[in-house]
Amino acid sequence: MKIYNTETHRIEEFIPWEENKVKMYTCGPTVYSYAHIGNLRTYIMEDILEKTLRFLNYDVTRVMNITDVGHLSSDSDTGEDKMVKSAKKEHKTVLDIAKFYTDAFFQDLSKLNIKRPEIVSPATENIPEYIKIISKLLETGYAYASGGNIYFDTSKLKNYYRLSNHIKEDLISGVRETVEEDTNKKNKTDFVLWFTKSKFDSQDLKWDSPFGVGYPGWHIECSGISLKYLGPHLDIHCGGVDNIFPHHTNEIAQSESYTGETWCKYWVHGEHLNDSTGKMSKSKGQTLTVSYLEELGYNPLSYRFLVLQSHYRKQLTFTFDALKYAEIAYNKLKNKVLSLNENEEIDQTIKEEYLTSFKSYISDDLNTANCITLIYEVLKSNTNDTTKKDIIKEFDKVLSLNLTVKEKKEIDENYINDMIAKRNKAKENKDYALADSIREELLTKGIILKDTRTGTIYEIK
RNA sequence: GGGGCUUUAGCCAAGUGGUAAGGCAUGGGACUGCAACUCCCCGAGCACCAGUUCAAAUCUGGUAGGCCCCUCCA
Repeated sequence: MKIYNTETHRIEEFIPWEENKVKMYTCGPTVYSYAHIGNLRTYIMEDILEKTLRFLNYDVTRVMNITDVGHLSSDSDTGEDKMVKSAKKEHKTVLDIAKFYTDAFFQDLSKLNIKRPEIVSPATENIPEYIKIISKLLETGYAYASGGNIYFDTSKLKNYYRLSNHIKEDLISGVRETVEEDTNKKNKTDFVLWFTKSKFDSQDLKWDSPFGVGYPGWHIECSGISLKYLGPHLDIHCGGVDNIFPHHTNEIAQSESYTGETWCKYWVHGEHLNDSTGKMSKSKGQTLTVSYLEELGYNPLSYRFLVLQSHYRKQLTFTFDALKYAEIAYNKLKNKVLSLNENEEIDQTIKEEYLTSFKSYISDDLNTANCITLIYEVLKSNTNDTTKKDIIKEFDKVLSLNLTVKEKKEIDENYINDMIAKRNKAKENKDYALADSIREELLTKGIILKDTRTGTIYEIK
């Protein structure tokens, strides 16, 4: 398995800390509103990565957090908590908001065939862990108290910027004028581990701690949850590219200062989905959610197909044309696969050959585009239908496009067959107006008729 | 100002020195009462410039464009 590591800027052979075991941490959503399909692109990549590792027989433990506190709309203590802001806007409690959007998030994952990590932990349920880490960082001098908050002192680290290649001086010269400086910080890049002061009365999630009643900073959540569930050595940490700096940089700072050793070996970041104006944003125009795509009549898996045709480290511009084309291609592909016979003997030799190719493609930094091409090659190959279908079924364990899964029919078959018989009679009588009206009627119910050489068949939309 | 990613046909793309995979769309054809489905056929010389080389989309240097990060964001 080869994977691009953000820290070393190159594709590397994947070697976990412990043979055959993978500890994987993926940053979860901040549940203050619906996830848009751009957010979900990263979760699709992570899903593929996890499933690939399992396909290659690794024993994977994957953890994801749910950020339900502490994610501020700005990095200084003047920033308002996103959760609080959203709760206020919707006249609900913070926990209601968190629950609502967490559920919505998992529904979206499910619609996109994204496996839920076995451990999902909300930030608010791990407060003792943060307190433990922060206490030690204070003892060892990596953290300091100032203005009521606890900060991480980034000047204590020789290699603070190693993930992003940023240079301290350049960051300073690049400060934008609109950024409000937090005057309690010793260094510009220092960040809050624990807040005790909130300028917002509505900050109703607070916990007692040795540092005062307050709430954790955003970055500490991920370190805390990862260390708690996966221990001091992590193999893979994933997230979107926008998290490289400062979030992941800060996680490394906290975690390694706390444990005193190297923490995570591989950093894997997903590129953004853009719209025609650039980066997708939750605050800009119509939010493209999975439900919205469904309202427009699209199958969420068509979006997954679109994403898999591209590479996770490449920016992808979303357009409805692209989605439409992807849906057409996806439907055609799926229909081809579903029409394969299932009662022949599987040719194990051929199957092994294609599985080997598949593994080499997916192990090549998750080259899903080549994996999809391989499906077309299987379909065109010389072997029998059953073997083809079986091979594709194996591929789909990773790709999760439901290519071999027939949707349940909820429409009365007898009714459809009656209608088809009526229409065939009309056709015999050359009453094409009637024949067409029957076809139209069925179409309005989502039933598509196709006249093949062997007779009329139907398909349910 | 600094850092990172990126630029292959209308779109998604493969390709890591040896002469441009695949898919979708478009167009043409077969089939059809018509349509859909299905099947067949058709397209680029790789942003630009200059090098290295017998040979470059692939290596080197430069130019230009796009996007992201440095402020919360997948």
